[in-house]
Amino acid sequence: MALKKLDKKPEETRETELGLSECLLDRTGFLLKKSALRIQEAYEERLGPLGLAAKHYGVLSVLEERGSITQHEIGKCVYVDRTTMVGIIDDLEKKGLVERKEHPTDRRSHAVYLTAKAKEVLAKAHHLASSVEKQFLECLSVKEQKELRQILRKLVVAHYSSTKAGERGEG
Amino acid sequence: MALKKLDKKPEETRETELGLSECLLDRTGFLLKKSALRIQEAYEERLGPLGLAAKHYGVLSVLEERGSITQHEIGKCVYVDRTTMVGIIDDLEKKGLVERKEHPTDRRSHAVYLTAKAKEVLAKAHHLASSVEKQFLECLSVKEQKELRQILRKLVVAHYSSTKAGERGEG
DNA sequence: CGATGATAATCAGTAATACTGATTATCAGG
DNA sequence: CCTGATAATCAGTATTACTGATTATCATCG
Repeated sequence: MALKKLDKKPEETRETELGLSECLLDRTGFLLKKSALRIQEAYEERLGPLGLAAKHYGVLSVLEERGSITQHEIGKCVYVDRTTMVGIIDDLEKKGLVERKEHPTDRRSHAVYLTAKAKEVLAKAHHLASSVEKQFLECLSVKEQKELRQILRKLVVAHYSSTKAGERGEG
Repeated sequence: MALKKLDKKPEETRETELGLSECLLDRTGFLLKKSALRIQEAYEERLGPLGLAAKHYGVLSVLEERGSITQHEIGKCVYVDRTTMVGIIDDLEKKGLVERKEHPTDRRSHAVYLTAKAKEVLAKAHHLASSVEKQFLECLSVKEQKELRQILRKLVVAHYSSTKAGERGEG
């Protein structure tokens, strides 16, 4: 806490006091990254006791929504690449939450199914996820929360559709 | 592209067609993470030719804004932990963009200074950063862009002030 | 029918990132 | 001067996801 500035005049002091940088707070990139990190942390923390990481929850949710689909399809939904999906499905299989069964029409593929146990776990996980988000967003008005979701959705849809997206996975 | 669903009826088809999952698109956590990843990619891509990664740009910006401060202080501004800062400052020093000088009052600390070269590079980098953001956000109205920034700022300030924040760095 | 090119899952190796913990030098307070 | 805290650093580790190669299978075309 010793020195603050060596050669700058002590003027503007807004959030800067908190150790935040005014110019970075104007960069959507910085803001997105930091808020994404924080909410993910909250997810990990709350889903942890259930034996799930956020990535597992994402995959289970997709399976619940779309029914049994292949690993490749799941990857496209959650934007995780094929090699990473192998590990995630391995994890979930070890936990007894999914099963790889043979695909009815394509023997190269695995049809991934949720187990009964997964359905129970998912119910709890959905609940936790909602509570994480509620808590994380509680500093916003309900209107802002809705706006945020809509705007982000627009961004994500725009940036994960055309392009090379769907081939890749980085998440 | 073979199977879509094995046991779900083919009804809802909105963004799902694009391989996106309806239920995840309702999770702010998922949306934040995916949009953060995409914009960071854009940053890396555009700053790359300048020899900078996004993390370097953040540090340089803070130094420009706050004047010479210690590594620890920089870390608190950009939320990067002390051990990681060592490497970032090493990088920047190698590139001739910053110098570690002795701190006027605390010999444990290093006072980190921008070089003249850094100031030139930063001018270009700011320009590129603005263009990255403009491009990334162009699918939104100007009003939405502003709302997004304000809302995110509120989130970041809320989640990086009290708490244990400032001790940590994950970004 | 048989060859060719594409696709699904997998594995091995690699790179990037950031953490924990220990170390050294230094500070601040009694 | 002794003690506890702090700044920077380093070594080791964990996480994460990538690239590229491999194997099995599919789909097409002649």
